[in-house]
Amino acid sequence: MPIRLSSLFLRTLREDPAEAEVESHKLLLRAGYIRRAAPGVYTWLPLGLAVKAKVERIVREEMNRAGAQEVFFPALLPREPYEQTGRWTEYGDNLFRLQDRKKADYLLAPTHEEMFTLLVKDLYSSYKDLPVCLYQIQNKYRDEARPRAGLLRGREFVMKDAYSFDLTDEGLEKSYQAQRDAYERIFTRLGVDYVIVKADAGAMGGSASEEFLSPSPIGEDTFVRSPGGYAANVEAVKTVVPKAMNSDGLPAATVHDTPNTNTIDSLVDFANANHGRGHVWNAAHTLKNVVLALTSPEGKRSLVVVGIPGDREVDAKRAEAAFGPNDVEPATDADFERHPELVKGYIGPVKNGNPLLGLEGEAKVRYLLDPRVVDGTSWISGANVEGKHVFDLVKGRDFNADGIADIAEVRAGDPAPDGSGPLELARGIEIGHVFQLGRKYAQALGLQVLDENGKLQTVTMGSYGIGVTRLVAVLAEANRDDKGLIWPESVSPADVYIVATGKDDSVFEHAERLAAEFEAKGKSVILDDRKVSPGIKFSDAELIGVPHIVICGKGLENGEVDHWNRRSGERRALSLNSVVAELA
RNA sequence: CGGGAUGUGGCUCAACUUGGUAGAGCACCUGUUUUGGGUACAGGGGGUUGCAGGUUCAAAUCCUGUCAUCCCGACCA
Repeated sequence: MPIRLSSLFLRTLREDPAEAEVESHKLLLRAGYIRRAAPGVYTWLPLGLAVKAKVERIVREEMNRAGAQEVFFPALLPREPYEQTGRWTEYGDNLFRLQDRKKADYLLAPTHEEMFTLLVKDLYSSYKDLPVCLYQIQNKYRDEARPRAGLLRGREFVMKDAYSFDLTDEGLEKSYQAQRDAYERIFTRLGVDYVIVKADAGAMGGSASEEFLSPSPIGEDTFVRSPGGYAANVEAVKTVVPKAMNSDGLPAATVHDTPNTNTIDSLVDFANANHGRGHVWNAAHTLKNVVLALTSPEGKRSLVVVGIPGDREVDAKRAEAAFGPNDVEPATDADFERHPELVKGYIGPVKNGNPLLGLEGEAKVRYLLDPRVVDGTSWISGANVEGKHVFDLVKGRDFNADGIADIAEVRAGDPAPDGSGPLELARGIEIGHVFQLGRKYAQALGLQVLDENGKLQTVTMGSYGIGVTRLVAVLAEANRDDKGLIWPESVSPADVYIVATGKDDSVFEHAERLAAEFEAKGKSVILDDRKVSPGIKFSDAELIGVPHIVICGKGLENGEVDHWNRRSGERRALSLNSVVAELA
């Protein structure tokens, strides 16, 4: 049966709803695909549900093809398994928690690692059972501090989550590759533009980790790519380390008075005004020492100083990734009070020729350096005295550090780590994530199987996610014009959209007959059989965005209908007899 | 959690500065009209102005409190 607009539960809106900011969000609301039920929580209307179902079907087909098996978990889960993995507390405010009538704690699943792990543990106990890969396509719940852009970042959302279980690392590698391949097929079939970037495995404690990002100016993730094909999340970019240089013949380190130079800009200005050397000093000649406070998961606070070239800032995300699982924040006034030897604005590695920073130094504070600060490089840095800086301070000759911290910002033009050219920065929306979880959850929940030798082995896991509802938003964002949506054929709510226009009943009869013929060929049809003016019908057709529109009206006199390509805008007359064959 | 903005029929907004008892467009209902680009006309239904308190003869409007939503940031498998 065709979907008839005369009876479809649909009301298109002429104006943009005030609640929406992002184009895809506005259009999905205006075209009657979704309605907001609560912040970050959406109701799916018939058209939206049709698109969501198309996306899910493609994901399901490719998961099955990759040998994964579908299961379905409750969304409402007891506290205990999450207690065992520590996530009842780790998840913090992002977890929707509730209690039953007996005051027992429950949660709405933000993800299902624990349940997958326990399910396999429940039923399997031999290496012969492995490998196995299970998946789900379900609603997830996260109490996001700030839901964004409609479906893009909701508090209730649909994810496909898959988990692989293997005995060996090689097995995991194979399972990972199978999922990664499936992801490429899925996104290709959906017609989504994507890049695969190296990601920081970070908090989840895994090893290999890659994200699938769909490039978009409204994306929340920043990634880099090079002309030679390198791509990575900014958190994962490794700075190219320059060759160490010979310090022979470099001038000796000298302390100079540099009054009122507690910022890099003022220091550079002062150096150029008072210590000209036939070249212009700039921020890159200075070594900025940033004091950070780390807070461990147990709540222990410690300071670390990071020396980076003065023309760069610390990237908070890279710092979090580098120092995880610690929390990172700039040192506070209270921190400085506890370390009077750190003179704000004039911090440097040495004081009076002796180490100040570093575990061996006077301040006994861990000191880490940006990878660019290699032996033989010469710097202007603080002298640890108000109003004084050291010039010609040479790494390796005059100072050293406890290690490296690669947390400075990545900039457009920086070289790619693999030598494939200068990096460019871009924004993307994370639509998929694959990574090798390893044994963390299996360990925490005791998932072990017997190997050939009858010995217990902890299983190793992979985790693979796709944001299904987010994909609907990504597809809408990427496929639209100023008139409305333009769905790719793979996810369109219908294959053909028939507009019947004319006052004579015969046009509606012809349209109905056409619809039946299309459906007989396996094509789904939306039929605009409303008794409204043609302008309304055309605007709604554009708004709703089915890629193939058939106009059944005036041309009937000559036995013709028009095929209107929504994407190209092109219209061409086709004979009534050939249109079905042409489009089917 | 920090900063900003906004709450008025289903939707988009006006009236608030300068208090006088709520209005337009869209949507909806009825009739006529129109039928390849949101047709025209006439009539109609629908709002305790987020909530609570206060000031006042009188509050959408002024004051206090509160709740909610949106945006930026922080946060974020």
